[in-house]
Amino acid sequence: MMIPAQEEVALSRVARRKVETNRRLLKVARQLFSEKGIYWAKVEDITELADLGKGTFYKYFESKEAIIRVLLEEGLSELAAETDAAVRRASSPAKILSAAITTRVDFFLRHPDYLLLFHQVRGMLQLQVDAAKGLLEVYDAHLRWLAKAVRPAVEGTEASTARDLATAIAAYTSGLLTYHVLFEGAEGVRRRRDSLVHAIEQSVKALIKSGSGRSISLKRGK
Amino acid sequence: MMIPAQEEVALSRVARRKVETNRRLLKVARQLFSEKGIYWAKVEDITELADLGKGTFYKYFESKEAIIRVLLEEGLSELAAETDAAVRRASSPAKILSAAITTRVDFFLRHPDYLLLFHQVRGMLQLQVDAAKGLLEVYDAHLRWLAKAVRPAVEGTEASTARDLATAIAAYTSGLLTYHVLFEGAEGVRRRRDSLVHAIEQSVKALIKSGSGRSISLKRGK
Amino acid sequence: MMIPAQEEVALSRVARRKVETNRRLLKVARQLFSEKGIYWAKVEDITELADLGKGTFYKYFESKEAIIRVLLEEGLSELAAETDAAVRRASSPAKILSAAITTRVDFFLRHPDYLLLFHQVRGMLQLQVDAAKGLLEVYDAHLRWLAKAVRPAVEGTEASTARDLATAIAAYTSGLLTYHVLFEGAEGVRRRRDSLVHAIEQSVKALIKSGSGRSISLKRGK
Amino acid sequence: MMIPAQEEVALSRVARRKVETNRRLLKVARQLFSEKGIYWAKVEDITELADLGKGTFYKYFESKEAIIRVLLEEGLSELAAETDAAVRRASSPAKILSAAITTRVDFFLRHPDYLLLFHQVRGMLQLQVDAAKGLLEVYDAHLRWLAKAVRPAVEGTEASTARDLATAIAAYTSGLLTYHVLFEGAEGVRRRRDSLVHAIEQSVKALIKSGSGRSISLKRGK
DNA sequence: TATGAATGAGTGTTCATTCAT
DNA sequence: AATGAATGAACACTCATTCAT
Repeated sequence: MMIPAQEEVALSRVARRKVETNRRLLKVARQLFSEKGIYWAKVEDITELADLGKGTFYKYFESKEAIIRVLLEEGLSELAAETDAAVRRASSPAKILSAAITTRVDFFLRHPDYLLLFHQVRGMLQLQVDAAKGLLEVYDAHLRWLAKAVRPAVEGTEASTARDLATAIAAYTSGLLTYHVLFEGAEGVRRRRDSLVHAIEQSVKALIKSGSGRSISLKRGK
Repeated sequence: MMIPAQEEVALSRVARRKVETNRRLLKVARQLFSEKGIYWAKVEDITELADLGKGTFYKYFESKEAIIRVLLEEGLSELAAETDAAVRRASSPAKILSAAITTRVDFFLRHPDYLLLFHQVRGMLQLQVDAAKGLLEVYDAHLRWLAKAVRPAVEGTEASTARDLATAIAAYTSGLLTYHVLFEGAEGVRRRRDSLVHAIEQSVKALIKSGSGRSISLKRGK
Repeated sequence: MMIPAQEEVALSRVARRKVETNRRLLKVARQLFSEKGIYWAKVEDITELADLGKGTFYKYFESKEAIIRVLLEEGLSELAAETDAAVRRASSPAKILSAAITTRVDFFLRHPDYLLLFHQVRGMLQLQVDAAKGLLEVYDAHLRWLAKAVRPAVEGTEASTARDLATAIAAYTSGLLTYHVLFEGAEGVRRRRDSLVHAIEQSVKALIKSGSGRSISLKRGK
Repeated sequence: MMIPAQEEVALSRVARRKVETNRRLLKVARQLFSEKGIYWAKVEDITELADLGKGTFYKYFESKEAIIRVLLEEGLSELAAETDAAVRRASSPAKILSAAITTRVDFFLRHPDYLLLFHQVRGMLQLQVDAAKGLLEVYDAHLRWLAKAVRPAVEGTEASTARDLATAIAAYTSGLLTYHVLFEGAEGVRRRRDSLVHAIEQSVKALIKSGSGRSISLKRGK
């Protein structure tokens, strides 16, 4: 992992400004995408809020679609990094699940904009639309990674089991949070954070137990 | 539930044609929204595929947004109707859950276009966009209804518990199916239907049990 | 050849309006392309001058490039038709050349806008630019046709000779008129019409004679 | 004609670099204008290919239009210089024509980029566009010079005759070469160089003869 | 009622030019 | 002098919607 402070110290003032501009565009785009959606947010809205000329956007991103892709990659990679750290700290297979779920919930409660962005991207991915090309692979890579990370929790089973488990974790978390944020607002959901984490954990664990006679078996923690 | 044949018999030929045109537009719109998404599908695509003049669309629906709303209402109400029938058939509180979940899964496997449409609408609902106005209430009403329908499964608890249960059923189903359809295709998911139904059931039931010490308690079936 | 009056009588009012709009767009585009050039003339300039909405343009032509192509085809085909008529009237091979040249000069003096449009298109055709695709073939077809039309004037020689002759006729006419219009204005050139026709005729005929020992030989008229 | 070596020796290193940069920009611009045309070639394409910063372009040329003007002037003056040298070498009035035509053809076969650039400029000159201002005078000066240079070939006639002759030489050469390059490629035309030179010579000389009874009369060489 | 020609505000994107470094 | 980040006016093209027929 990079140490930004040091890295940037090595850059010239101009280079630092470029990095800063890049960041500002991404930040503003994330905000606007979550306020108006990837479709209704215009490139000009982004540059205006970022206090930049419209042309500047295209110096940093090839197209509107490109910035969505970068945000998706950044978001998923940040989520993966946090999950990775938490999973490493887990002392038993069972705790791995808790760690992954908790991290995921907390990530989305901290970044409801990503919750919505990912939701919209998942919607787009199912369309026969150019914009979807390539993004599917990005998302799939994330799930493959998550499957690998939670593999110890279902040790001894086939790889496909871990993938199903990863899918369930992702689906339940995104699904439940989206519904609750929708009807209760982000703040309301934040207050119920513990109960939601608990609920998802139970649901996912039930999945493993139930699968024992089938394809998923839980490796009991100590 | 209505009996179309009888109803239409009572209508004049002109009126029957109108109903038929209305239906064709809705059907075609559903198809195109799920192929290209509500944004990328143009009104003209719809009328063209429906073999109608472009102006005709606006004789039946005030706007593109309006047809989305009608589709949402129709879809949710069909889903509710099927769920209602299944739940009525359930002989015990526990079976109510199974019935609701199974119906939901089967509904979306039969109508993957609704799965995607609802997904897109949920995304839109979070936006500060005119198009979202009003739709939230439609969706909320459906969940309120579902909460009421599954209430017997958590009898004795507060209303909010049933609502949480309904939310979980809806969220888990939509979430899991969306992810699986995304990466495995609708056909692949259809083949795994049983295992997905089972998984969601387990997940939802675990939720109730876990909640017993908290807020959700399962009314055991006989 | 069609008889517009009759043909249009058969069309509905709406259809007649469409034909009329199509014509107006072509006419206005021709004018503007010759005033500002194919690059500096904007689509909006065209629709504005045609007193139409901007979108209307795209109902009639796929793109700006498309209308250029249509104008090129129309212009070349009109030129070919006039040349054809004149050549048919020619009573001897030698007169064929005169007829072709005279028609060409008169065509461009009557339509200086085509003189410029064709000039611009020839310039574009040499570029490695998408817009050039396809247009080359249109132009080439015209020259092939012209070669065939003047073939009798160089009877007995190879086909390539006729093609060279056609090229010379086209090149000398366009070249000379363009230079003269440039420095003397269209009106000035119109006044010298006879001398220019005569000059080009002499030049082209000299070409044939000179080629006699080589590849071009003139078929003497009576 | 300047003697670069000597001239540059007198310059400081910095000044020499400036001259070199200036030349590189002109060379690259010529190449790109002939590949993509003066409109489609971007300033950034030029500086990039010249391996310079974009801003540098504007240190050397006021605008994109300005570099076109410089290229036109340079090209025409180089062409004039070569023609001048050849014409001086001509031992008779008749040979002056041959010299002028041969030089012109060879110049364009050596520099097909100038053939295209001049063609595009001639097109632009007819437009009511700011970019055309001033360029017309540059082109006109060249033709006035050419008229003077070929004057001996039509000695005794009015000045306007020489101008018409100059126009014909320029028009026939550019016209014919453009058409042939267009359909046969620069390489193909180069192979037919002799026959094209011969053809243009005959055409131009026929012009003089024919004009004798009118306005152009050929001063016979020995 | 049904139509589809017409519309024009709005979109993503481009590019010549500027200017702080 | 050289740079290249920033700019914003312009442009080609789109599409939901209207309305005369």
